[in-house]
Amino acid sequence: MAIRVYNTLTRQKEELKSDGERIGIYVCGVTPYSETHLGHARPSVVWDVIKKYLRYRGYQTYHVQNFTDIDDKIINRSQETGIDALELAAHYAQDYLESMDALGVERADIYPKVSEHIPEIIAMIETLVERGHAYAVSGNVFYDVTSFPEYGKLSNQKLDQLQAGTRFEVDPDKKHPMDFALWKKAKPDEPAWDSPWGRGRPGWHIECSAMSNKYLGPEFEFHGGGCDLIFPHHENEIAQSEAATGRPLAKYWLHNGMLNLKHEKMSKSQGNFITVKDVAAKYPKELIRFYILSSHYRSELEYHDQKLEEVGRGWQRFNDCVNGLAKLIDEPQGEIGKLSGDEAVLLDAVRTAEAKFIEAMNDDFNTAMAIGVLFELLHQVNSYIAKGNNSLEANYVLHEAYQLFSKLAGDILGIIRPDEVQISGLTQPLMELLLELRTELRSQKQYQLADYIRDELAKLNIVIEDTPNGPRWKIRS
RNA sequence: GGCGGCAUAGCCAAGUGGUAAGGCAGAGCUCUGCAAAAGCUCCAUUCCCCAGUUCGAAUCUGGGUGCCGCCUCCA
Repeated sequence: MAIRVYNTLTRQKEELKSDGERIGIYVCGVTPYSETHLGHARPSVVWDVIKKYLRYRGYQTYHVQNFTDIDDKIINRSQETGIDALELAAHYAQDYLESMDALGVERADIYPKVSEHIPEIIAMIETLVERGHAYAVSGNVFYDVTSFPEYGKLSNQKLDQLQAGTRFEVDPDKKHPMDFALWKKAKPDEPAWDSPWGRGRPGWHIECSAMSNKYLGPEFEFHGGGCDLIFPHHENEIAQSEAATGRPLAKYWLHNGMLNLKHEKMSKSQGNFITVKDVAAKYPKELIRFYILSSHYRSELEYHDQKLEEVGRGWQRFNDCVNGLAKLIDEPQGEIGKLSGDEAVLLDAVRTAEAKFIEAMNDDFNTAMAIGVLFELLHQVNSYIAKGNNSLEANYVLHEAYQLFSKLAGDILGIIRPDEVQISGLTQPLMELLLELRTELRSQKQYQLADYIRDELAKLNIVIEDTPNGPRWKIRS
C-alpha cells in the first residue's frame, strides 16, 4: 500500500512517488539567535519519525536542514550583546543540536549554513537577474514578483489581495510592494560580503533556494517546516528556485501545526516559550516524543505544565508492558510448530497490529492513530500475560510481540524508555536472587522483612510488584 | 480586507458517506498478607449551531458562531 501525504501545494492527499531510490528531504531549520524552544521540537521530532518510517518501508533518505545564520534578528541581538553575529549564531545552532540530541532526534545528513554558501547564493541571484526575475537598485537586489505568474500558488494568495506595507514601510525602490530582497546592501557594522552589487548580505529566503539546490538538486521529494513558513518564506522559495531552474522545486510540501502555549503560538519574538532543555531536564525524552506524536502533525498542539504529567500515565503503562516483556522472555529456541489457541490468537494480533500501524502511518503519517494501534496490542499482550502461560510457544509469541514493540514504538517512534540498569549483566541475576529471598520470607509470613526489602529498593527507584505469576521488578522513570 | 486551519465525552485525541479508535480521569469487580501492577465490566443514540444533499453525514454543500495561524521575524 502506498504512502499518502497531504500536500500544501495541492491542498489534498497524494500518493508518494519517488523517481530514485533516495527520498530528498529539505526541512527549514531555525534562525539561531536564542534558545531552542519546544515549538522547534515539533517539526524535528515529526521529521525524525517520518525519516525512520520511510527507511523501515525500504526507502533511503537524504535530509538537509539549514541554519539561517545571517539574519536581521541575529544582527540585532549581536548589536545588543556585543557578541559577533556569526559567533552568536554558532552558539545557538549548537544549542539547537544539543536540544535535538536531548530528544533523541537523529541528526540530519547535513546542516548547511548561509554564511558558508555566499557564492552559491550570489550565483543564483545572478541567474535570476539574467532571466529578468530580479533587479538591482542602489546596492539592493529585489525579486520581481510580477515576473513569476505562479506567485502565490502555495499560499493561495493573489498579489493584489496581500496587504503589503500595513505594518512596515515599503522600500520606495521596489517596483511592486510585494517584491522582496534577495541581496541587502550592507549597513555599517553589519556582517557583509562582496558581490556584483557591492558589499552586502543575502536576504531571507534565498539561502534555502540556493542550498536545497546544491544538496538535493533542482527537484526533490519533501519540503517541510512549520505552517507559519508557508507565506512568505516558502512561497518566495518557490518563486526563486522555479524561476532560476525552470523546474518545480519540491513534489510535496508538508507543514506542521503550531505548538501553543496558553492558546497562543509559542514563539521567540513573543517571549512565550519554554525551552527544550528545560523540559528535557524534567521529563524523559521518550515521554516528550510521545506527547508530540499523540496528535497529528498538522494539528495545533497545546502545551501546559500539567500536560506531560497527564499523558505520562498512559506512557508509563505502555513502557511497563514493553520493559516487562523484555525481562519475561528468553531467546526463542527449539522448533515451534503450528500454534493454536491463545498463542495463535496473540500471534495474529501481533501481525494485525503491524499491518494497522503501517496503514496509519501510510495515511499522512498519522502517529496518533499508530499509537492507538499499539495500545490495542498492549491490551491483548497484557491480557495474555495475565493468564500466566510460560510454555515454549508462549515465549515465542511474546518474543514476537516484544520485537514488534521494539521496532515500531522503539526504533521508529522513539517512545520506549528501556530500563538501563538491565544493561549490566549482573543486575538481573542479583535482582532475581533478592526476589527469591523475599518470596521465601513471604512464604514464611515474615512480612516485615519482606516489606523492608521492598521499601529499601523503592528508595533506589526499583519497584517490586507481586503478581499472580510471581514477583516482578522495574525501574521507576 | 485577503488566505488557511480547527471545533468529537470531564480532559487529550483518531475518524473525509455506512452508523463514534485509543489514552487519561471516574465507577464496580477479580487477584492479593499489605502495596503495586494487571485483567474483566461500565463510562458520547452522538460529533459547535441552523438549513440542505443523500436510503444513509461527525464526515459533502450553504449560512452562522467561536478559536488559532499567515499576509512583519517566526518551526
